[in-house]
Amino acid sequence: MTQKKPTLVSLAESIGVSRQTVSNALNAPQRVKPATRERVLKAVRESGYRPSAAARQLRTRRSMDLGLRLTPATDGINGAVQDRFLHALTEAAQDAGYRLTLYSARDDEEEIRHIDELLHVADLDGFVLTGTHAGDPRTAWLQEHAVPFAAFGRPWSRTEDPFASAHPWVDIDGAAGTESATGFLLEQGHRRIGFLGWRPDEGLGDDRRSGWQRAMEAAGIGGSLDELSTATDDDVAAGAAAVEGLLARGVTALVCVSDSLALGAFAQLRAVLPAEREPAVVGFDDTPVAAAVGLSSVAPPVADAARRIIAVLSHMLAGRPAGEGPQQHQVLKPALVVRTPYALGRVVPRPGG
Amino acid sequence: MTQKKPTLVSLAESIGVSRQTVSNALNAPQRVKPATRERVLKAVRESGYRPSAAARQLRTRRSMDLGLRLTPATDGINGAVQDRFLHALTEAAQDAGYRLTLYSARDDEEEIRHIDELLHVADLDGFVLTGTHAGDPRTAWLQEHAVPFAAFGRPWSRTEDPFASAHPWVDIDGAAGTESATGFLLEQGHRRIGFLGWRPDEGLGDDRRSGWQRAMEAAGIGGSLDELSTATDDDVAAGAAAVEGLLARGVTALVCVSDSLALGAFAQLRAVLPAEREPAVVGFDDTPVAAAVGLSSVAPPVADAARRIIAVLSHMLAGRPAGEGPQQHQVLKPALVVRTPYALGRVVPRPGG
DNA sequence: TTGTAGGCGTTATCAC
DNA sequence: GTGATAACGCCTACAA
Repeated sequence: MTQKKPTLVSLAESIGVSRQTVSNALNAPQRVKPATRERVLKAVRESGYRPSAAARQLRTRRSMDLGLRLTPATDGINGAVQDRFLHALTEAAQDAGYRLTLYSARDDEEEIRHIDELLHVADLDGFVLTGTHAGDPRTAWLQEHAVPFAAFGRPWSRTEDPFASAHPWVDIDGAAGTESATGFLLEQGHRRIGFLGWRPDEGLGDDRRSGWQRAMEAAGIGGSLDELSTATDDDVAAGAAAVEGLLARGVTALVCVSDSLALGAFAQLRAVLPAEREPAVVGFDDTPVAAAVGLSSVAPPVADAARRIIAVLSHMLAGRPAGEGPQQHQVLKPALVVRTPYALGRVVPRPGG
Repeated sequence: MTQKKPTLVSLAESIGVSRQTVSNALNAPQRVKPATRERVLKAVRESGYRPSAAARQLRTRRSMDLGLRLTPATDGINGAVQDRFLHALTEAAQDAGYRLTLYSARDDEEEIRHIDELLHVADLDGFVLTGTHAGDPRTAWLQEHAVPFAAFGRPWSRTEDPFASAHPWVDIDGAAGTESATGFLLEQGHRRIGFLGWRPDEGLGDDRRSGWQRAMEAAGIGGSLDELSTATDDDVAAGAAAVEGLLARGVTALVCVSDSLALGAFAQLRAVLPAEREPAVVGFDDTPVAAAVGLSSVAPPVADAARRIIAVLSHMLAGRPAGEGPQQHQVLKPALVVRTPYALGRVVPRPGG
């Protein structure tokens, strides 16, 4: 069926040219006479010849391979974001002619060791970083070693301007997301809209909180913001537990920093509120849980982000100047997905969600 | 900081031996005098030398790289299984000295094309197949081309014995899972326990159904099984919609083929049942949704499966006889995770789930 | 025990 | 426009 793999030499012999001409026909078509080029390309097609990546890599020092760390999804709910990202990234890389190699690491230091290893042994061309945070040792290391990379997530430094960062990154505009979520609740007539955030914060949660704050201030309700906002751990139970305090402070609707918290809060509200009052809660990340349960949520365009990351990275790897390709720093606007509550104790036959 | 990458030659020169000796010290230590070996290894450590995968691959025709298709997670809920599997697989492969390369494909044919491509250009050593089904063209193709692979999922053929299959596979014992789920409900005093399954079935759902059937028959309730069982699409809404009919037939508890269906059914039961009757529903796959909502579910040991798959595959790739390594065909028992319903309209402050 | 020679498949360089 | 020559870094013989 499929022949033994042909090589440049075997192919060249079979059509009576030198192996160089075959290589040229493939890599520098203009340097070879149209007639012979056709002859070569035809033979290439017919033989199903594919250049060996290893040999090419040995010669060119480029592996056409990118690295990505698979982070242990602590929370299965939010892990879904990584899943979607990974998918889009795989496809985008594939389309751009790159392969994607995975590695897993428990912390940043271990990741650095893996990157170092992969760089040495497999000659990876570049890396995609996720979950960047203030004082990230990985970006420092990569820059120091002149390793090409792009990050999903802006550099969350409090002192430096992320848009001045030396490395490209793509991020989601969390503030814009919560701002539109808050706006949506305002439109529905809510005034005392609370914010449920993360306790140990590293920038990302602050960003989301600021969108809520902005919307509230724009609506002239900026006075008592601290009163309307709480921070907790990121899980369902914590979300439920936070509800009581917020209700006591007159909160009638809630913008949450994550779907886990939103789900917890929603369930709890459902339990304590009178049946005719549908809880008004918006989550963040638009995870499958939100979809399953009928929870409104802010949907970050992760797939788009993945594609853009590959775009910047491959542009950089092609050796093109940073100035003329895709933007080095991109902030993507999320979309608000509005749903009618479902699967929470009320009969809603076959909703369209 | 880090020097320019040393090579066998540069290293050999620096300590005054031939490059061969270095190679031997590394690959065949017994062939080199302890004294020199030590000297070489010391130099290796100090220089941070790592053999180049490309060069080695070119010579040995082994890439130490495995391929895995990333399937588009149709249902975000069940996609979580793939996520966990991928994780464990990455780690296991890493530990076994293999790298993992991802590719994405929309269907089996496209996957075959990708495999073919990767085989030619990147010389992948083997593949991990997921989602096998009856008449799977991929297994046929791989066998025909003598490509090493292991599958997550048994060959779902109706005619042939999966345990006679020529390729190794690891699978979850779905029947055992639903059987224990049914047993659990029987212990709680339920008799008319329904089964909610998939409509277009390709073996996997049948397997799960058979466990329920077995348990019911063992309990002497085998008479009206058809009446107690339904099949639908795999989504939350379908699960909810199926409830009415089952209730009409006197069902008091439900074993479901997936968490999506279980969630839908649960919510619907919650709505129509009197408040003091907690719905008795068990799902399958133990997804984050089940955890978040407090739904009992059958938990497949995916991480374990991943490790075993790498074990068989690397055993095979090491050229060891199939007889003496890990079992070629393994069926893994899932565990039942029992939860108290949560997040569904009742106040359960801080449950331990 | 150690060293020498050759080649894996490709591309860069430089003659012709 | 085309083809010879020389690497890239490694490993597997075989010779010393």
